Amino acid sequence: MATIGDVARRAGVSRSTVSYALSGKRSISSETRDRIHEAIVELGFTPNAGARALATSQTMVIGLFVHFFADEFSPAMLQYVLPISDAAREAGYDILMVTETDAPQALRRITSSDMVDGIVLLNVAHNDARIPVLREARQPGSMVGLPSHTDGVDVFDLDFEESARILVEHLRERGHRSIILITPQQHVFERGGAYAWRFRDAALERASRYGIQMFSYAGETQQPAVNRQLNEILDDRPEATAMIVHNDAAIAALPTVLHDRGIGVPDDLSVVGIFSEEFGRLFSLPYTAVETSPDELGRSAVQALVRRMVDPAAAGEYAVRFVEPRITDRGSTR
Amino acid sequence: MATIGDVARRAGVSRSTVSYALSGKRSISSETRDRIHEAIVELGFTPNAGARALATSQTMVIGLFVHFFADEFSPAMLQYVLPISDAAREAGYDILMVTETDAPQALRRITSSDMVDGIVLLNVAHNDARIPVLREARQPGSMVGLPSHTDGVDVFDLDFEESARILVEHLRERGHRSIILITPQQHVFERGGAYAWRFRDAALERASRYGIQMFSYAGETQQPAVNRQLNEILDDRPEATAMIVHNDAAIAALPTVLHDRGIGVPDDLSVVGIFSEEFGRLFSLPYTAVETSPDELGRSAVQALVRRMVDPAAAGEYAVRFVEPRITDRGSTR
DNA sequence: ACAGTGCATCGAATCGGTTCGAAGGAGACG
DNA sequence: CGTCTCCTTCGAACCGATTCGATGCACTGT
Repeated sequence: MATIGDVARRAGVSRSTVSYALSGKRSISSETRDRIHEAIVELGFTPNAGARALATSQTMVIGLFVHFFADEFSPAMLQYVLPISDAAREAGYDILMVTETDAPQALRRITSSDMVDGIVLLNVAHNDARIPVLREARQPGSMVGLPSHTDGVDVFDLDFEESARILVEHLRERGHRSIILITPQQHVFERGGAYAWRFRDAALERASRYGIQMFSYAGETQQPAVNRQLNEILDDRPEATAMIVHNDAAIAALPTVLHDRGIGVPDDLSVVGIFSEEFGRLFSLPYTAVETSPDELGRSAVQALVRRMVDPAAAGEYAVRFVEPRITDRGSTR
Repeated sequence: MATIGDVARRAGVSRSTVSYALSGKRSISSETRDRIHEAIVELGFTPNAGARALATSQTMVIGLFVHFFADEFSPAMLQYVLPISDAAREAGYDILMVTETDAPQALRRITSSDMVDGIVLLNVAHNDARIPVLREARQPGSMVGLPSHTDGVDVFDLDFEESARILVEHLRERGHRSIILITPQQHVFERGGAYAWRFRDAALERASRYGIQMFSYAGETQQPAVNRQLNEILDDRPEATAMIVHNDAAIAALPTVLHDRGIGVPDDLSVVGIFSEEFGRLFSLPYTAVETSPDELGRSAVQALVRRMVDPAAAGEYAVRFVEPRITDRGSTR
């Protein structure tokens, strides 16, 4: 493979001249620049990434850490990964995607060997074991999901409290006094997925403030348990006139279950949820819902990260930014 | 950050000694080895990836090229990505994931800058524009999906012809003489997704051999068009007693559509499909189907690639390997 | 004619590893 | 006792880029 030395020889200049012609960091006469570019084309020269990384201490790669839980409803994760990859590329970065189970160790390996210039953490838990490792790393980090301590990192997440309030309010306005709430599966609470309790607690608080009865259930996540559970819940609470679903697996299964029982929406039951537009389209969900905006969250995380990588010193205070929930009315309530 | 020089100084040896102690390529007395390891721990030393790549011409990174089509039913892709990532890690490699729209250019960028030791291409089309680029690259490549020319690369794919035959045969044995076939969306044919016509043509051939009527439709891919089309097809072909679905979006929507029309499976209609076990579970699909084995395909692709990367010269002939389709009977036919 | 300025280019050092050849010392052997 | 091996270890070269300081040269102003 052609090196910068080959190009230099071919163009009859020194290696440093080629480097400057490429980077534009010093002025080069137009004749030599042309000669150099010719040589580059003829030889098909591309700078070696490793050598460049060594010389500049920059890899132009972002490490993306994705946690896949076997028990989880997976299609949701991809919605974050794609926008992140796109945003990174727009800023000139490639994505090193890490899915290892032992994420803290993998994170240490990646950061301390200087394979990446920055880190994006997805699906961050309240007491996420990756965060202490990230804090000790040389590279800046950005994350989606709210951890307990947010100093030294940028955090992006949906405002789940406000989301819950919006949905409860939406049902209250329509006179509902008895509501079923389906939360994420128990496991999400246990491993510290803060969005789970942030949403649930805010919903319960709001309901009790208005004297609304709310029946909260941690949803199942794998079929056929999901369908069975939904049926049990509906048997349990015939008095409920509305349902709030904060659970991907449950809401994806809901149309079939309701249909089987002959329950019409919104005539017999009002249903609202919280999921992304894309997810809704994928599963043809006809429910009014708060938009989770994975696209915006992913892109924002990358943009914040890029800012810090470009300017490691300044770049302002670390911040937690909550994306404002927007409700999309699909007419599933009355 | 600590370098190998810092470790050497601390341990009172030369840099090369540290390197040999780490790699084990020359024998080192146990006392010095211990001293070196102590120094490494105390300083928290990790070799710099860029420097190592430069010296060894190995990055220990695999480039994974994933094509995401906006019009595609996305959850399927993730099923390939995860096993690939896992298999790579088991072999000591990390994954650089590229999702760029202009894949050939991105591929050239990645390979010619030596960012990776090898390439995995997903969702390969018949006349895939990435393949000529890959063939010129220094790095070996491995792919999932069957291209028109397979020399110089390793190819893994499901045996779609045999899959079609198995399913047609399954229905023929049960006496079906009039079958609806739903293929991938038109767009897949147009961009050269060979699996689409390989399956369809084999199914049609088999049907005509037995004098079975087969009505073939290219499926829609986005809701609500999917449901509408399924209804139209069922209206069109009341005489059909069975259905073969080779389309993720259609089969995911099918339970609801059939239910709405009061069509019972298998009493009123026999249904078979082709999808992975995981996909079926995700959408609670109660249909007998050929397993697409994304897990096996992804892992095999990585393993073949690793073999070539480890031993660039030998490693035997390039090969096309078709995974044998297995049918999972879920009782949706009679 | 001469110092001063700016442009274009070069050479050498550097980044942090790996690897080859050589060298020093201990032990085996004739 | 001299020579040969083996075991350890060292020093230097190298991988392929970037970047700093220096140099040569043309041009300006005095």
